[in-house]
Amino acid sequence: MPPAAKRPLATDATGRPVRPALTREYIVRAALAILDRDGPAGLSMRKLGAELGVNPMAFYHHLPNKGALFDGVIEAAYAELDVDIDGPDGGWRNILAAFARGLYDVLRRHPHVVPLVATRPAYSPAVLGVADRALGALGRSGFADRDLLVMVNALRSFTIGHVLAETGDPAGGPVPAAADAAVLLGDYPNLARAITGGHRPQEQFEQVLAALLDGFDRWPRRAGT
Amino acid sequence: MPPAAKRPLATDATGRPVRPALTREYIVRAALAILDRDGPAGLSMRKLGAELGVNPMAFYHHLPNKGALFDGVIEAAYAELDVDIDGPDGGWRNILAAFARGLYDVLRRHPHVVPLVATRPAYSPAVLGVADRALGALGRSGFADRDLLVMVNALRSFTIGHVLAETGDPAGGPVPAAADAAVLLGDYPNLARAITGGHRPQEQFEQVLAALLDGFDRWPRRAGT
DNA sequence: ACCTGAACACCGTTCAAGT
DNA sequence: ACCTGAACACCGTTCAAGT
Repeated sequence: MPPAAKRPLATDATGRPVRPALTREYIVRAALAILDRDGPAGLSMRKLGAELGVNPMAFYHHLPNKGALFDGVIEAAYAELDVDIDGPDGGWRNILAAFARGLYDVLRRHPHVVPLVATRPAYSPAVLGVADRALGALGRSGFADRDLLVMVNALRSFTIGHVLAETGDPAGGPVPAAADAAVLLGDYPNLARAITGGHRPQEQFEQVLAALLDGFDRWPRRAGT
Repeated sequence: MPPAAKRPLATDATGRPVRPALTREYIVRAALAILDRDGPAGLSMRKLGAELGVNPMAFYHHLPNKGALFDGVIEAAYAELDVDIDGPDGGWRNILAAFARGLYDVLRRHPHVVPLVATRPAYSPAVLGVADRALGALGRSGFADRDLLVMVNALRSFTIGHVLAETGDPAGGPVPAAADAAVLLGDYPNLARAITGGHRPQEQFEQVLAALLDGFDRWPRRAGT
C-alpha cells in the first residue's frame, strides 16, 4: 500500500503536534485510529511509538503485550455500540434487530477491527453491561433465558461472519487478486446466474436478519407478548 | 506453547523419514498438518522449511508468497467438504442443512484454519464446483436464484462466525486469560442466569440452523416442492 | 514510576549464485 | 528448472540503565 500522507493524530491551536500524557486510554485510541487509517500492517509497536513520539518500549508500562493492545482496541470500538434497549417499542424483535444493526454498523465503521472482535473474546464491562441489560429487557418476552442467549450469540456470529466476508482483512497478507472473473467465465452457470445484479451486502444482511427473527418467533415462550 | 514432541510428517517402511518431491501439493499438505498440530505460531516459512528438510526459499519456486500458501491450505481443508447433494431426500431444507453441517464439521476439524477461511476468499475449483452444483440442485425448490445464494451465504457466515467464537485462534497472540470468572461474579445477574448449564455449542448450532431454515421457509417461491 | 537504548530471537522476502 | 546462502528490512519483547 502507498505511504498515505500521514498527519499527526492530534495538534494544538497553532497546528503543532501535541502529545498528551501516555496512558492506556490514549495509547489504545491512537492504535484504533492507526488501524482505521493504515490497516493491520500499519499497527506495530514500533510504528505506534514513532507516531506518538515515544520509545516503543514505553507501552509496556501500560500494557503487558500486543494482545492487550488489541483487546483495548476492541473495547474502544465496542464503546461505540450504543443500542437503544428501552426505546419506544421494547418488543423482543426490535431489541434484537437494534442489537444486530448496531453491531453491523460499528463493525463496518472499523473494518480492520473485525478480525480482532471475531477471534478475541471481549470481557470488558462495556460489553458485558450491554449484554446484561439487553437480556434483562428481553426477559419480558417470555423466552427462556438460555434461548435468549442463543439468539444474541447467533446474531453476533452471523453479523461478524457477514462483515468478515464483506470487508474483513485477509489474514496473512492481501489475496492474489485472481480468479474473481473465473466465476463469470461460464464454468459455473448456476453461480453466474445467481450473482447477476451485484451483491448488495446490506440488503442481504437485512433479509437474513428478518429470516432469523422469523425463525426465533416460533420458539416456545411463556405468557408474555 | 511447549515444544510438542514433533514427529516427521512422513516415514518409509523402516520408519526413516522420507521427503517426496517438492510440489505445491506436497507443501500445502505439510502446511495444513503443521497448522493443525502447532497452530499459527508454528507455521512460518522457515519452520516449514526445517520440517521438510529444505531451504525456506525453495518454496518460492512453487508459491509466490505466504498468502498463496494460506490459500492452498484453505483449499486443502475445503477439499474435505463433501456434501451429499443428491442424497435420498433432495429437498432444499436437507441440502442446505447438509451444507451447513458439512462446513461446521470441516472447520471444527481444523480450528486453526478457521481464521483463514473466515477472511480470505476461496476461488478454487473445488469450492466453486460444490457451490454451483448445490445451487443447481436447489433450483428445483422454486426459490429465486438470488435468494438461494443469500441463503447459502447466510449459512456460511453464521457457521464461520459460530466456529470462530467456539474455537478460533485469537488474532495477535493468546488472550490474557482473565475476567472469565467476572461474568459469574454477580455483576451481571441476567448473563449469569442465562449461562448456567454450560455452552453446548453444537446444540446451539443446530438450534439456530433450524431457526434460519424456518425463516427461509417463508420466502416466496414458484410452484416447486 | 516512567521512559530509554541496546540486544535477542525471530519474521517474509530479494537477489545473486550454484547445479 | 530448481535449490541454496547471505542479506535486507522488518517484527515483539527482555533487560539493564537512566531520571
